Amino acid sequence: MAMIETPRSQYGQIAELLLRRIEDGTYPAGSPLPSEDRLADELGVSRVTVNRAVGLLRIAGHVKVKRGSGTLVRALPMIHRDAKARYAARAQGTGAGDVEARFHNLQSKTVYRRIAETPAPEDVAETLGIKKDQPTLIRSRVLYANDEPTQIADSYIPWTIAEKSPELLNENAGPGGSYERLADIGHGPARFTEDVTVRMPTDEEQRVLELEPTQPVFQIWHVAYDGKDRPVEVTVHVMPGYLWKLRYGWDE
Amino acid sequence: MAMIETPRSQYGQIAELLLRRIEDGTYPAGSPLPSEDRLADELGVSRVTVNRAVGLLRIAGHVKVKRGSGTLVRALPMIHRDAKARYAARAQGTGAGDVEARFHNLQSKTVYRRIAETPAPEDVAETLGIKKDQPTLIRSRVLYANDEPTQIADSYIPWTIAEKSPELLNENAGPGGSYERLADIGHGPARFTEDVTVRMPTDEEQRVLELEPTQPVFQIWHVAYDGKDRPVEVTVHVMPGYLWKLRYGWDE
DNA sequence: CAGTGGTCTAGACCACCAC
DNA sequence: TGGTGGTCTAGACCACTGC
Repeated sequence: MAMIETPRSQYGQIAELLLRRIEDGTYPAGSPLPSEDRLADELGVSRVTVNRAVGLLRIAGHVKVKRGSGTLVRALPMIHRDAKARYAARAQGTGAGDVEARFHNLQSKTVYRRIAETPAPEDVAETLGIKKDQPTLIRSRVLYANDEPTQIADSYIPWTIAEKSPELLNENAGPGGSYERLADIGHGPARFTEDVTVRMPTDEEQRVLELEPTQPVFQIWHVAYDGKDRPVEVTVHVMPGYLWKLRYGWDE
Repeated sequence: MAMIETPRSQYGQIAELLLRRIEDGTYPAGSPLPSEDRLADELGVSRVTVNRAVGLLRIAGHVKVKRGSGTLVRALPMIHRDAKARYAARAQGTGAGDVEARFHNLQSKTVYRRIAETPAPEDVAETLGIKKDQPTLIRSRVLYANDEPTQIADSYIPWTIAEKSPELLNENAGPGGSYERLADIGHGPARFTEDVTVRMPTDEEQRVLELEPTQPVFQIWHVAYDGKDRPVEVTVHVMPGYLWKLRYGWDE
């Protein structure tokens, strides 16, 4: 990371200094950084410059600001998500998305925000091969690890399919989860695709995921196809970029 | 994106305003934004505030600053990368990584930076199951589309394998590319994994990819295993986040 | 040389938090 | 109420570009 010694900006160098101190334990995980005023004094620069340096650390997810209180060093470790393995585990009855959390010995929590019939947004409709605003079942939830939000997951199922399995309207869709319910009614997923992008969070995502306008998020556009290759479910995952490592694998 | 009407920061609102103007064609792709001084005048704010607003657009990749000259609206469209398809195409003789570029009618270019024997970095060594600093063949290249850098790709092959196929030392490794050469010597790739992360670019990546310190990059840690499930190649792809959509798919 | 963005400062006011 | 970070300003100096 460190280079020969370009005439770097002060805020860039200060960010590096603070990062070194985080990594060598001067500022341990979970502890607060010194206040920006104090750092400005110590380093002989204005607070604006310190603020900008801290901004770099925030973008990268190294620290998290508690408004009015202070700036804390990130506590959560990076979470691994193995696309294939997680759905395999799910098929064996493991609950939704706490596969990853358990692996890391984190306490997992899922909060459902909304389970209801809703008109399909345009992009979802296109993926599902139905018309915009045709009815779908939405299952929208937020996942937490150690009480910190780790992802938003919004699933959409065409209503003509979903209505055949009333259990899909429950938070707990029963043994094996919603994919097993789809299997019950002859639409068990046989093939998946995921499109991964990075982007800046929307205002809502900033609020829910406790992110800042400058912190990039992963978006995973997950599509499940049944045995006749008909798209039967779309799930949009939005997750803080610094928090996740996504694993994919294939043969041949 | 837009919400009820939170008391948003000025720079945030200005960023939204500028983005609207980009999207509605007021500032077309490839054209310059008005200077920050002019915008500050027009909007009745200080230049620092405009600078900060433009900073948000830069992070998201909507504009690109030409130092000393001006700020341009991004011209390149998003590039799709289908992990499975690209290696399939490669096996049929298509050159390295211009699969995606061709799809988008972009002019593609590959510049090799280094093809040489080199000691394995620690993380590469760990993946390849060899010891740190044991010799590997590195093939390091930068890919461009329409003369803009789109990715850095550094491939490592254990030297004990690579030395059996001298063509791997050529920029053009022959028909079918380097994977065919590995097949020639009994190490044809049979299985792949990719680990995807987002992070901030290093100084070198900023320079090569013409990025700014705040623009996130995708890192793809690509590993090829031969028929005996021995790791025979690691490729690290680093690419501007705003530029790519990564597609993965699997059955069952 | 003039125009552009990059950075820095000192000072200010605000919203939010904990006490 | 005092401490924290969020934001804004006016003014300044710099490096780089293109003429």
